[in-house]
Amino acid sequence: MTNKKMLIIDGNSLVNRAFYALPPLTNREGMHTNGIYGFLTMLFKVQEEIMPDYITVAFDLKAPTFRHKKYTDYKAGRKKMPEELAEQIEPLKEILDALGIYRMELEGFEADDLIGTVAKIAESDGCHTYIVSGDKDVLQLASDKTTLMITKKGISNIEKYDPARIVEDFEIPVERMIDLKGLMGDKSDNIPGIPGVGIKTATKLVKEFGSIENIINQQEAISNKKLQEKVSEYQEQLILSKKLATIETGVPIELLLEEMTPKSMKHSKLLDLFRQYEFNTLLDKVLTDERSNSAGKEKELLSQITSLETLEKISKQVEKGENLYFYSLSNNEHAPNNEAVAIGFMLDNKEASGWIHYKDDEESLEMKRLIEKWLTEFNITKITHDLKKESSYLMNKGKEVSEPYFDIMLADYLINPSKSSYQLVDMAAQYEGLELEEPDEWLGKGKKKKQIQDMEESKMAELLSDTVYFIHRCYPTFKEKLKEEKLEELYYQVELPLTEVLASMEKEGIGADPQYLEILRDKFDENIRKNKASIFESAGVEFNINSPKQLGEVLFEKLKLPPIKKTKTGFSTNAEVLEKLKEKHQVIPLILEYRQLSKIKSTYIDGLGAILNQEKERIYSTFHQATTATGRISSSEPNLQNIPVKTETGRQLRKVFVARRGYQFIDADYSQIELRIMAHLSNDEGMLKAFLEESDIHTRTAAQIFNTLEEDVTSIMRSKAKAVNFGIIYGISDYGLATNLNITRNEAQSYIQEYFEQYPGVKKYVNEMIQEGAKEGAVRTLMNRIRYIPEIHSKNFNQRSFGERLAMNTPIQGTAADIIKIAMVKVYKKLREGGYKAKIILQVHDELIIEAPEEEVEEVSNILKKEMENTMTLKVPLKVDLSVAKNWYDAK
DNA sequence: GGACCTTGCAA
DNA sequence: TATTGCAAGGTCC
Repeated sequence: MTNKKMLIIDGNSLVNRAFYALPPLTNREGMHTNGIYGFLTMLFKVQEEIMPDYITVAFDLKAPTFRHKKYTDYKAGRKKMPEELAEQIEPLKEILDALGIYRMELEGFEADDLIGTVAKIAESDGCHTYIVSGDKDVLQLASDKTTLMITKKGISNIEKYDPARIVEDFEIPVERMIDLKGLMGDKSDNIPGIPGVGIKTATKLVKEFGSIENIINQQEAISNKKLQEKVSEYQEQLILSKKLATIETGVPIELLLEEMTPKSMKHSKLLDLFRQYEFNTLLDKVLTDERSNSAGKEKELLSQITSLETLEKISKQVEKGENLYFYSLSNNEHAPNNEAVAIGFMLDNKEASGWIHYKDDEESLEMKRLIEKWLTEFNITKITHDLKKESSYLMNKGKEVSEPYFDIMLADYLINPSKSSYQLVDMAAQYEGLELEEPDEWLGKGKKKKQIQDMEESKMAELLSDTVYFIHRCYPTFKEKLKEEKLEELYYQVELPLTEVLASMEKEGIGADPQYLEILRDKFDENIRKNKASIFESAGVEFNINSPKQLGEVLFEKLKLPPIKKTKTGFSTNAEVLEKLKEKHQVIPLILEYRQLSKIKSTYIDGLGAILNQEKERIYSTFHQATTATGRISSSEPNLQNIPVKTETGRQLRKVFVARRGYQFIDADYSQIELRIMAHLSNDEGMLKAFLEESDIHTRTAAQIFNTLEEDVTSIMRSKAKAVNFGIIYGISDYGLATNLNITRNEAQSYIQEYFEQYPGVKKYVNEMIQEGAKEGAVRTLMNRIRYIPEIHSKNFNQRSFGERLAMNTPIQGTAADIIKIAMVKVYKKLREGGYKAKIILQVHDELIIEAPEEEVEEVSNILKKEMENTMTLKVPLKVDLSVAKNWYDAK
């Protein structure tokens, strides 16, 4: 005998229950998800309560069952499952498979029969069985060893039934439940029973006579004459009804209980599915549960090293080692204050391994110095996740990680740049179905945010051990994949060395003038105040102008302006719409002005003000190297890559960014880098010629598509041509161009047609890239950076068109990213080797800003221009425009 | 307090 | 129904 527990779930019944109990939830694609969601909620709840050793979910199949053969009208007249529910069944099965839960379905039998059979087998094996269903029909299966769990109204209440409870509720023993149902019949299954006999009469009969067979045999003894007649009349039907109501417990299937042991879940699959259906809370739950489960198991823990003596012994091994896997916890502060708090490490043989908590004593300091020596002087390969973090705290002491090194985060990014996250948690989940805890996760967010210094040592040990072991396991795979995908040059020559450059940029920050920011703040406050008053007066009502909802009501209901466009939630009030209403009401220009002012005030003046370091009068941004699908870097907290420049009002902001005393900004930007790349990649004769002759490309294009001389091109023609050029880079459509230029689709269409006639090579390039993208499922940049485009095979026109635009845009945008990254690495090295004080402080996709002491400006300018222009040899020259100024505004 | 929406800034 | 990002304020749950 065993004490094992079996959990059997009636799939159809439960999903049905969930479907009707919950409001019609859908995901973004409009697929209904309430049945699945409710089902899973119940499943997890029950699983948690029962903690079963075996688990299975049984489903009905559409095919007719043995009951239909006995009685052709079985389940006749039953309503078809609504499409909103039907579409959820297959996805639910897929999720159960990913969860590692055994599924049963068998042609010719209903879920109930499978459940009965499994329950019997489990019972004879000594298991205690729990059956979950939304349907009381299964109550007949209750026994000493089988408990029924039936959902009661809604999905959160579950009632448990054992034989005693059944007697209590129904006044009859569990064995007679089938007789009760046989007598009453069942409308939904179309089981006839005896017409007019309901629960009361049926119960009375069963209590008095027992089984249906006995009732028939002793019908003369029934006191109520009418009832007696009915029993006599319907006796054949009664026997049939009982048979139909009886759950088969001997379905001919071979079942091994062992197969129903919960399997480990397929993480990446499950993540994908839960994200697709937008089950965010369930996702978190599954992940946390998994983590606490695995926490109970025995794990490989690194041992803590607390003495310098021990570390020195290990150090001798490390020095001779080949690969050092390591990961450190740092205090999570901005780059210039970044400091390591603990580190875990391991060599290939795992012998030399351990973790250290750096404390405030002298011995800890010594140990830290020794570890830093490993990272900055030893010739072993240093392998970690997020190398920039390591560079960052070492750089604060004037040190840098010595080659060779390896960053699994960047490797993962190059192998598939489209992922939404390269955090350890997600990598571990994807590659090993494993759950790690990430320091960031432990720290929490917002008010509850903890300090890494406050982490318990046991937590540090666990976290560092898991991470180091994981890094150790996946290094060989990543190394190999980079080679297979021909990404080695890009990885080792560009991305890896770039980490140091970005760390340095983060450490330097950029000078910002708090006083000037204050002046701007006052100016904008005053202007916004006046502007607001005018809006309220003009509109005749006070409201929250920031609320698109309220603004929509005022404009389109109160003032009865014509709504041009709708959004998902109401009227659209974006600039494009307001622009079209400008003449219709005096309030519109005021609102456009308000939008501009409040955008600058909230995002830039307040935003930058909040993040500006008052003591240092500098702003420290973070640069992300593994974020964009095209290879660009991004910037956050604050984003320094979207500081206004197009309007004079916004451009004022750039006066906030100032060089140190005695220093200047050298601002270098690539001229038309993307179009030059396009010329190179497409080999279009006319376009190559345009750049080789150094002509103004937009004017040249205007002359081409408007069929006129360059000197006759008006500024309107030029700006139209400019829009077409941009459109080409983004993957043009007549609709898109029409929207952008506010012209008709036909006009846009003719511009595009003319463009392609004038630049036939470009047309050819576009087609070739789409072909290649479709054939390979991916496209590459000049440096071989790859991006997969599954969208290109979509059956959905919009999705597929999107894929086609990516196929042609990514090589261009991505190659530009490659080029400036190479330039950054080269310039950084030149500046360091030349012993210059000048530092790269900012990159804005095609622009590099260096802060240089005045005496270095000339030399550094030359270096910068030369390195940037000679990064790569294309069929057209790369041209860089330079400008030197005391602040970013004047650097134009 | 988090997720999502709308809006708008940059290349 | 134009590419890549980040971030604000509002709204809903």
